[in-house]
Amino acid sequence: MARPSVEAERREQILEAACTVIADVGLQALRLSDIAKVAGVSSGTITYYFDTKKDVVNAAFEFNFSKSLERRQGMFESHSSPIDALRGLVESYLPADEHALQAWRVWAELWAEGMRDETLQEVNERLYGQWRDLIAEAIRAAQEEGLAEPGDPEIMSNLLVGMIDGLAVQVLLHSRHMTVDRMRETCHCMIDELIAKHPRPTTPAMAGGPAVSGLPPVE
Amino acid sequence: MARPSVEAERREQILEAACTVIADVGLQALRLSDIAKVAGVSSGTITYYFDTKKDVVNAAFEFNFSKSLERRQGMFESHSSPIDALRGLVESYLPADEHALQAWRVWAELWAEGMRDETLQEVNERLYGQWRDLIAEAIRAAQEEGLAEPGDPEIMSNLLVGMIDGLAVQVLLHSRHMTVDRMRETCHCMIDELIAKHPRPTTPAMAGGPAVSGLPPVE
Amino acid sequence: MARPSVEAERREQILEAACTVIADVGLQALRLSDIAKVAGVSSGTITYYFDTKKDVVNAAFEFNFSKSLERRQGMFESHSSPIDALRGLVESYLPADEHALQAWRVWAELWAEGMRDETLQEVNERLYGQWRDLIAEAIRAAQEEGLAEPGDPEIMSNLLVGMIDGLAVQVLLHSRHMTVDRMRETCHCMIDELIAKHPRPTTPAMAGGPAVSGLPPVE
Amino acid sequence: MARPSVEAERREQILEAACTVIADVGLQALRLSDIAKVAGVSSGTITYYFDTKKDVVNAAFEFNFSKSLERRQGMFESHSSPIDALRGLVESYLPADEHALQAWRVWAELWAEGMRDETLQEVNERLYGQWRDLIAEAIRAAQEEGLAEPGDPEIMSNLLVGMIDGLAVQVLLHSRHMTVDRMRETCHCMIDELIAKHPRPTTPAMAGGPAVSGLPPVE
DNA sequence: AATGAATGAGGCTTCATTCAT
DNA sequence: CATGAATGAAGCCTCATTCAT
Repeated sequence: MARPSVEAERREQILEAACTVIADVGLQALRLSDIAKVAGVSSGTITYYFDTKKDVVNAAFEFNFSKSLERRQGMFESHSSPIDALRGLVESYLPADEHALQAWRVWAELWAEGMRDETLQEVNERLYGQWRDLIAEAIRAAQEEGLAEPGDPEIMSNLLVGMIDGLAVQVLLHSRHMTVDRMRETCHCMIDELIAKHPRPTTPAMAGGPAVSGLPPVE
Repeated sequence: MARPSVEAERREQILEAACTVIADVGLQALRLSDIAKVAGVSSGTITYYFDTKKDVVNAAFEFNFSKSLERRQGMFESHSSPIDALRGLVESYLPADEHALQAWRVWAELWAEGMRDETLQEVNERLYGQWRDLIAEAIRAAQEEGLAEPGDPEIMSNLLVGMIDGLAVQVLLHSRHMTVDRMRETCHCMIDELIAKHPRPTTPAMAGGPAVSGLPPVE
Repeated sequence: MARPSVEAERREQILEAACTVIADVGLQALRLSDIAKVAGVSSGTITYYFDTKKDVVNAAFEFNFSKSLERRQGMFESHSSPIDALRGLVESYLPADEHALQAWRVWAELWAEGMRDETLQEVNERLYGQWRDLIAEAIRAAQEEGLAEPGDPEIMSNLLVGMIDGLAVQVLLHSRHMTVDRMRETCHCMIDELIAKHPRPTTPAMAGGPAVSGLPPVE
Repeated sequence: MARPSVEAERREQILEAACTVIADVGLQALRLSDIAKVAGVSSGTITYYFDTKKDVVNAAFEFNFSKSLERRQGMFESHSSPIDALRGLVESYLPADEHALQAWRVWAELWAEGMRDETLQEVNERLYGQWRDLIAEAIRAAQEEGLAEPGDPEIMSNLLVGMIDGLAVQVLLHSRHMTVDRMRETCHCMIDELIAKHPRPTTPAMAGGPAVSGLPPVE
């Protein structure tokens, strides 16, 4: 009496729990028994579905990011302009709500662990690449509609995505200097300055500028 | 006649070793006995100078970053123009040589650990703030000499430093997309586009652009 | 079909071993690995059933004394007179055979440890109280049959039990002055003098005395 | 420039500290460094005066008890009657003030440790014997003045001293049943009943009794 | 005579993994 | 399929002891 989907379902249940626990206590303090508890299964079940702890962790990393990407896929259609879609993408990635926070925490753990783990490097290369491409695609679409400055969309994407990652780290560390609100505005600022089409100034005095400005002061 | 500063010396010796080991095997796999071996002392000596493993690790994080900052302090004078100084700062922070790589790896470990450790968050806030200020200072100096675009130096600093961190993570993960060379050029690109003064174009066709461009293709 | 009471059985097995080892080498030198060896389980099994070493030790103390008491429960019925029952109780408590010796040694360790441990003080209060009550009950029964002198049975019990403990300590320390035989006779002497009904002397000259006497010389 | 007494003085200083710490934290948790701190010397000094920890402990036990005995020596003269002297001895041994409590605690630690240590058994045999003899001597003196019942003073001493030890243990364990006040009265009760001369009753009805009675109820 | 920096053996505890049921 | 009892390797930490000064 094989219920073929039981296995897949169980796996997902375990990986979901793994992500929760990783986000919660970190890879350092992660115990399989914690995952078991959160997943509502016995510790033996974990190793029934995954050979080693490392396997669980790696699968959880993959699971975490592919789920994040999935959520982004339909995002394009729901925006009127490609620039708005870009801003929407960025907004959805901010470590603002619990959902995004957990995903970010897991991702940050992957970064630390991935420095010495080729498998995780592969995961990063593959899934992170998709995320970067998503951004690049949005930029390219905007350029095609004449809403974005010219320039290599891939480079622009690197600039933006790199910055998002760096700022997110500071938010995750509860930096008083870099709150999530400040991060949001900083991201929009970069889109304004580097990506979105600059309205041509009419008076020479304003030509080329005024550049970066206008964020509210910290705190 | 007391041995004058055996203690301070020994502490530094241990912390140096700790950074080496953290960069090498990660916080996860860090064993005090490894640090002891690298430091050339007994394992007991470690806990003679630091109460717990956590204390060693926290002190090592602090040590790692304050040493990095120290190395940057004299960097201003050695450059002819503030923009060059800025580029020099960025260059010195690239995860290019073994020295910088180790510092980056340790720093990345702090990020992961710091998400749940207030003490490390303090370290980040304090030392990372100094690094951001260093960059902001360089930008301000360039603005005063008319070499940089106007705009809030702090925001500009956040844009640049954030991006550096984000790109560095990818380099540390051996991303095929983001090598250290690509990172360098991406950083210079951002300085060109956002910070350094744009030579005013003579022909309207070129006005405001051409923006991001010119990096060699990946791989 | 769950293994029915593996847990209870295993616990008892471990506590039995713990008592043996405590009696053998003392609390001071007690190692969990020794208990494991005697119990025939792995060291991990110990901490699987008991969170900490302290938990094992406390449970062992409780186990040791409640088992001792259990053995005494049926003792009443097997004696013709309450005074004989009392003497039987005392006899069974002498540190004479290996069984009683082990129980005494464990108990003596509890005394030392209990001076600073409230949990053990509770154990002592509860179980030691039962033992004292057992004696008081025997005295009361004897009084009711007119075989014992009048007087508060609880005080009499304190006198007797206190003395038993004090003398036992000397026996446990292998005092040449206080052997187990001497202890036995000293206990009977106290029962004779203070508890058992004194046959009324016929001649006034002997009235009330001669009291304590008649033990063989030491050694 | 030898100050010959420095050594003796230092030793005593260390032993005094050792007794304090043993009484305070127990033999189990005793660290030489604690003794050093209390004695106001370096940890090295301890092992300069004593080869091993065991040596310190054994010497401390001896020191503890011989000092207790010393304090008792002059006690005989200060009492008008030998029975009062006996009661005075008992009173001075009650674990009532801080001084006596510390001595008792150390002594109780010796009991636990002494079960497996011949050296400590010797200390017990020798010093405990002196204490028992002191009591026996007081009883003998009382008998000679016709104030005590006849009977072997040594046995009487065993009865009394044994009971004191047993009751003291309960007091040290903070038994709610056996407080120091209750212990005092129980001791006097035993002296009344077994040792002090009973006033001959005038009426036959009272002959031989009333025995043990009259203590206030517990708590 | 005294110090205290340094050692390293040893034990408790954690926890991934195994496996009988 | 799933369990959870049992294992045992491994590491942090404690602390008596040593020894250069």
